[in-house]
Amino acid sequence: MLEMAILGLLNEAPMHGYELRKRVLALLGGFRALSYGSLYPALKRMREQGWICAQDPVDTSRVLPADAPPLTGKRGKVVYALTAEGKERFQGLLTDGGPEAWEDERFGVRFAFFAQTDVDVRLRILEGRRRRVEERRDGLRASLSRTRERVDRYTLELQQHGLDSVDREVRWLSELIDSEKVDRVAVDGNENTL
Amino acid sequence: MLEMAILGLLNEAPMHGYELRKRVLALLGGFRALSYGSLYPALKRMREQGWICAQDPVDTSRVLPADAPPLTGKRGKVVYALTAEGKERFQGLLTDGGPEAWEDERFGVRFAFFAQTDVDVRLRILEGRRRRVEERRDGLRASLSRTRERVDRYTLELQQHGLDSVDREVRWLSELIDSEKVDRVAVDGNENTL
DNA sequence: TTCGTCATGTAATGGGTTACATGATTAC
DNA sequence: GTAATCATGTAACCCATTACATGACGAA
Repeated sequence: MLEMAILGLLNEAPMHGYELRKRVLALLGGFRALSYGSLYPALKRMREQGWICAQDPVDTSRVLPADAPPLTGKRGKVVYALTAEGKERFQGLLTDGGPEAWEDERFGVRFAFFAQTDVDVRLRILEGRRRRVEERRDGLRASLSRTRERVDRYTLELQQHGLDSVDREVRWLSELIDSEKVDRVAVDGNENTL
Repeated sequence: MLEMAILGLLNEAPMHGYELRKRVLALLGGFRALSYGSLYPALKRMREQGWICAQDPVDTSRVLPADAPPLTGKRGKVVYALTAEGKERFQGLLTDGGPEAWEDERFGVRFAFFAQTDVDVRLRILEGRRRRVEERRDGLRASLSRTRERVDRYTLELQQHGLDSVDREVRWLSELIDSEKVDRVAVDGNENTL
């Protein structure tokens, strides 16, 4: 999750860690916090993998080697940028509409980069997501009709609110899917018009 | 989170691990999965702490000591029950309306046991939760009005949907708070009627 | 000059998941 | 008899958080 967010943001423009953190937070709508304790180690890992490189804060024309020492003493902004491998990796993630793409943790990030994603992949992910949320809705509905009358007000209230939330999400996804389909027909004319 | 859920469910009735897992899942509306890899170690920890005890599956009149061997070979259902300390611990958690009670991870569980929670504690938690969600809403609103027009359709769509969700949650909480206040006035008459 | 925020990182720790290993019971 | 589901656990791992340590820069 973090990985794709970082790759995607650095794909737009190089930037330093502190700013990256703020952008990631904004990207996901400020839902979850992102601590430096997970950001910097992630950047380090990705540098070791060769996906990103770090600009030397002293001599800005130089790139820091992946195994560079932690820069004790005088430190400055370290600007990170995607390498060719990093760009490739990001493109790969963009094309991958596999099952995990529509799970809770991933979906938000995948969606955030939909503008750079292919229509068919977008549709696969949206439909997969909808199925996922519908499953949850059906489970919740079943449990609600089973337990109603037998449980206290608060349990009922919590389950009802949960059900309303997933219902809303299903409707939202359905609208997005419909509008994607309209767009797709408008673009490639005939095939898969079902 | 897990700890309170387990204590609360065992407070209703003794049960074995497998059933406990299903109940925890139902309790939180099936939102998150709960694997045995986190349930059983949690039960083990709680047994060591003295909050719960495990019934010997062979001689059901006996209680397994906390440091009992893992029962290789023939295994049967292990029924867990709260000890006196466990009941005390649960009561303590019920009374604690501290700041973490209204954070995302805890709120669901706290709410699930509201029927056993004091009105004043309920109100504290609900109001804390509302403040928390309002903060998020305001951050989201600010970010939305800042970026609108400058971002793509999908980013906008995601942020708008997020905003709608938190708006709905604030309204839900407000309704609950109002109805709690009505109840409280009905019960203790005058003080804090503001 | 001191406070707030910008800025970079590490170490310890925690809490969870997946994958694995094992066996009992029930329904077909 | 065999498949599904009930049932109990461990071990390896992953990813994130908290707390810590350090320092630069601009504004009051």
